[in-house]
Formats: sequence, structure tokens, C-alpha cells
Amino acid sequence: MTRKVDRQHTSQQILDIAQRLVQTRGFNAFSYADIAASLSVSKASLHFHFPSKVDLGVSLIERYGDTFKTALEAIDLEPGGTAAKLRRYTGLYAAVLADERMCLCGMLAAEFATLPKSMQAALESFFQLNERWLTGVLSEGRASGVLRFEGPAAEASQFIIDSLEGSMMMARSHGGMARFDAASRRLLAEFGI
Amino acid sequence: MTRKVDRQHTSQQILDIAQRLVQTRGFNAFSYADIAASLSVSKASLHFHFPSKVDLGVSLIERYGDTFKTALEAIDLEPGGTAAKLRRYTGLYAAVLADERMCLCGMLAAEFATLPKSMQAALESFFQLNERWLTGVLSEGRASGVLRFEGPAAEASQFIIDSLEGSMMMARSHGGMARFDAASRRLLAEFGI
DNA sequence: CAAGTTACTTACCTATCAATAAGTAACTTG
DNA sequence: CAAGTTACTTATTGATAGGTAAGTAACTTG
Repeated sequence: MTRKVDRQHTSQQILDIAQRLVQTRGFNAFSYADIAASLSVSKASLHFHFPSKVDLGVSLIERYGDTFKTALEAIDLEPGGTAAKLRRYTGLYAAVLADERMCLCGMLAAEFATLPKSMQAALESFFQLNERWLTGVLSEGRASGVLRFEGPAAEASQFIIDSLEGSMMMARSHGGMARFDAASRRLLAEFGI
Repeated sequence: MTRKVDRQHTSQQILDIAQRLVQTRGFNAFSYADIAASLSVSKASLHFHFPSKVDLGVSLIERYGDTFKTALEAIDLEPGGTAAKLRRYTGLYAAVLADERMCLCGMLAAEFATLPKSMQAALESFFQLNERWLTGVLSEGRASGVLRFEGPAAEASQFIIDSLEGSMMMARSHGGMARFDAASRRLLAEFGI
């Protein structure tokens, strides 16, 4: 194993553990010491890979965004129409919740006011990616007559994101997966699916 | 001013400032030092009124719940049918957001996993209060033919809470009041209002 | 194979956290 | 008016936060 691969491997492990901590506890409720204990490395080693906690936070959001983008592209390539796409989209959230986690960016949205500008900007990119993709799917679905909804597709997209993030957050503390499933079913039903 | 009134007055001031801090930053992102600076008293004085931060947290949730309960009772007494009641209910959330705050309990729901049992229990009471009230309004509205929706009223109540909390959280960081208003309008439209 | 470079470690720093001890001035009550 | 009681203060605690300085063993490269 070359040093470069070594470095990347460790960085990814750090990001994996940090991500789980943010998704379950929030950015303000974990420390480098938590990661160090989990990975059995020194705190200083974490600072070698991510000089500051903010650097780690930005990397976390960017990686999560990349993963989401890949997932959305996969949905676009899979067979199935608008209804299948939207069901798969809610499935992305359900998979995260099944692991007893909150959406990384939903969690960070709650902590938004306490985050540095760089993380706020990265968050905005994430939500815009989602909104843009959803708006495309909704527009196409309405044009083809598969979907029925009022108002701008962009506004409907925001409502979908709001409801999924909200029900995910509430399900994690009260109601569990059943609550989220009921909410996403009800949400899609509103669009005639 | 008697000592008792004095004490209550200070306690309320502490709760006011702490509430704003939780609603804007979260429970894990503020300290007694923040309140002390805001109120120009010593940190030790805060510990006299609320021995531990957990005591303060529980008091915060209980007071917020009492305020909400009073607001719901007021809605019940006001003239207007089911539609007016639901519009006033979403108005409670809108008023909080207008002050650039997140719902206290929505914020705490995000931090749920990091909270002590006593605060988790208090949170549960708050959401049950809302769910119970909403379920009553929805059942009555459907029975009288004013509302139309599928499935159990309790499930629909949870969906309303999820969506309002979610759109409030998202609106605070991206979209502002316009986003929340659009979401609540869309939400009520789903019920035929 | 000598001279970097890389991926760490130990040890430490300053700031801040929630919390406590001990005192005190102002007020209330017997 | 003496003896509590109340609503604070100053001063301090031990723990933990994020971050840094200085070193080092293992690897890579000229």
C-alpha cells in the first residue's frame, strides 16, 4: 500500500466516523477526542488529515453531496417513470433513517446559525442539488400527465424536501420508520402517486 | 417588590434568554456564560435559579408547552371552524419563524440523542399535546365534511407536525418566511382547505 | 544509500465548559 | 431589632474543547 492510498484510507475512515457522529449527535455535540477514541489514533493525527474541525465539516458535506449526486444519477439511469423516481428518492432518505441516522445536511440545517460561512455555503449547494433534481422530475412528470400538483415545480420541490427532512427528524426521536414511511406515502399521494 | 416576585422575575428573564439561544443555536451550542453576559449577572446566579443546565432545559420545554397549550385553548374558544383552526395553528409556527427562531422543540428534536432522559420525556409530552389537539381538529373536520384526507387522523396529525417543523427548519437557513408560507399553504390545501 | 517526505505520536497550550464553595448585603419575620 | 432567609457575588474546581510544537519511524526518491 502506497502512502497516498494510506492517507486516503485513513481520511475516509475519519470521515465515516465523523459523519455518523454528526448524523446522530450534531456538529456541535462531538469532538476530535470522540473520533480519536473510535479510530484508536491520536487527536493530533486527525488534525494532520483535517487541520481544523471546520475543514472536516466542509469535507463531510462535500462527500455527502457527491454520494447523493451519484445516487440521483443512478436513479435517472434506472428504468421506471416519474413515480418510480420519486419513490426511489424517498427511499434514499429511508435508507439513512434505517441506519438510525438523520440526514447529514438536515442535521446541519438545524445548527445552521452556529456554522462557519464555508459550511453554510456547502450546505446550500447540497440543497440546491436536491431541489434542482426534484424540480426536473416534477416538471417532467406534470408535463407527461403522470403527476398532478399546483404551483411552481420548484416550490413543490422545496415542500418535498421540507417534509422528508422534518419527518425524518421527528421519526428519529418519536415514531420510528413507521412514521417516516407514513409521511412519505402521504407526501407522494399528494402528487397523485 | 417582594423577594418571591424578584425571584420569579429573574427566572423568567433567564428562561427568555435561554429560550432564544436554544431556538437560534441549539441546546448544545450555548452556555451559562452566554446568558450571564446577556443578563449582566454572574454564572453562579444562574445556577441558583437553575442548579444544572438540564434543570434549565426541562423548565424551558415545560414553559414552552404551557404557552402552546394556552394558545391551543385560545384557538378552541375563538370563532371559526376547522379551516380557521388549522390556519391559526400554522400561524403559531409562522409567528415563531417571523422572530427568526426555530420551534424550541423542533430544535431539541434534532439534538434528541444528546439530551438527558428528563428532557426527552418533556419533549415527548410537548409533541403529544400537539398531536392530540390536531387529531381532534382533523377528526371533527372530516366528520363534518369540511376536511378530506385519507387514513387515520393521528397519522395525518404527525404529517402536519413533521412538515411544519421541517419547513420551519429549512426556511430559517434557506428560503425564509416565503418558503414556510408556501409549505403551510400547500399542506393545508392537501386537506381541502 | 543519503536526503527528503509522509503519517503519524507525545506532550502541551489556552479557552471554555458546567458546577461548587464560601461569603455577603438586603430583606423578611418572630 | 435579632435571627433567619433570599438572591445574589467572587473565586475556584476538574473536565474537556480545539489546536499546536516538536519529534520519530517508515517509506520514497534522487
